[in-house]
Amino acid sequence: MAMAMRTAASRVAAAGPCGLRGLFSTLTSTSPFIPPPSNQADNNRPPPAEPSDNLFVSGLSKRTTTEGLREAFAKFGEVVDARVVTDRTSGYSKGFGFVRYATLEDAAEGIKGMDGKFLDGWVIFAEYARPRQPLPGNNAGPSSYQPGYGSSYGRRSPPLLLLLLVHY
DNA sequence: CGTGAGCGC
Repeated sequence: MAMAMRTAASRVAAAGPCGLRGLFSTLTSTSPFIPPPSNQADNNRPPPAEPSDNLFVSGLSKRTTTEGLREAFAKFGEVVDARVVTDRTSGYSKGFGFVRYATLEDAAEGIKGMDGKFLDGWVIFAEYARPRQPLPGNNAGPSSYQPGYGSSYGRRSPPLLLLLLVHY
């Protein structure tokens, strides 16, 4: 691959202190930025979730399909399931999807490999997905374990009959 | 609205 190694152009050759101005500005560090105080109600939704084998990919193009998502993320790990969320009524993509890897390390590699990268001309964002709400189906017994944000390993997916329609 | 933040059947 073309290693676009960034040359050391960011080396600032400004070694000479501009008289007393630099020293003075260092002492009187006037912060023009408003220091954000501790916000007390914004801790309800931290953007990154806990590490999981499931990834939430956003910023997808409308042209990106499930196969494209799978093919793009399969280069960094074994993709067990990939899905681009499409609207039921229109059928078009909502612009985000989910990628489930086989292991957690594959998911981490997938994030480090695809987060901030381009896919179909759009910068995508890959992060850990939050556990989906308990899917209504065969929920036998009231002992419905809510995984929450803890380590919910041993979660077996039921046999899914997936139909892949190659439509052009 | 396929208008670009977000969490899926």
